Amino acid sequence: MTAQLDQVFAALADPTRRRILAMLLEDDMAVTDVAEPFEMSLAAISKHLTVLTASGLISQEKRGRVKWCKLEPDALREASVWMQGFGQMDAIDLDAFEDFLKSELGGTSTP
Amino acid sequence: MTAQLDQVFAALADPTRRRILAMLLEDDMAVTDVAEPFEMSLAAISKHLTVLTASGLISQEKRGRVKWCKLEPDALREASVWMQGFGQMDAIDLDAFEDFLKSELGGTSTP
DNA sequence: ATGATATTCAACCATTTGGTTGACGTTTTC
DNA sequence: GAAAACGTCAACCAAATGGTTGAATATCAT
Repeated sequence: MTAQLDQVFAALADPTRRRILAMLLEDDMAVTDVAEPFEMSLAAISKHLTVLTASGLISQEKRGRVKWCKLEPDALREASVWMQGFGQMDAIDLDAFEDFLKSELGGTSTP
Repeated sequence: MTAQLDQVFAALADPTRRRILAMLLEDDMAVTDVAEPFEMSLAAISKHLTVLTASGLISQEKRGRVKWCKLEPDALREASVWMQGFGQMDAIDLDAFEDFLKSELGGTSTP
């Protein structure tokens, strides 16, 4: 419970890991490809991926000799929910939400 | 910029600090009072408060001999915005938002 | 079988983190 | 002015973090 939050926030606290998450947002990637744009060893990236996996923010699946990394955005939910406890309703970008909501509320939600 | 995000997420990664934030959500508090429910030294809490202040999540103001700690929920905004980049639109608790939005869209937003 | 590719493991290192204790500077109260 | 309350500072410590290199493992291609 609280330990999961610890891990998620700790994982997000590192800029390299956030950058990795941003990359995975576009597509699933192999470890080597994740490492490519960074100026650090493959082993270092491998460790970062371990941290991300432990936090639940990504998952890894080995197919053949390549291990695929996949974003798991659901893991952010817990963190988001925690943040919502802080009256940061208004901390959320309402402009961005407006669009989303107009389509959402007029959409598939309730008949 | 990215360093600020680092600090906010790192600050949130510690359960003691999250508990402190939750306490401050209810009311501003003096350092001694913040420390009271914890089973650790005042100095340790003082350090946690320094971390929280550096991250911008709280502010501290000394009046007389007592230093008041105040929640600064705006500091969460940057973190929230970052999270929004992750298509976690749907990671946000929509039930909670529905209520909020119904009043918001029918409210003061655009004439 | 050989060799190249993909990834991790192990040992190591420097720095940061979270905690302790005891002394110290301020402000208030008696 | 002396004593008490509020909070930080300094020195220390153990453990965790983020990185390195070199060897090891597993898979694929020739």
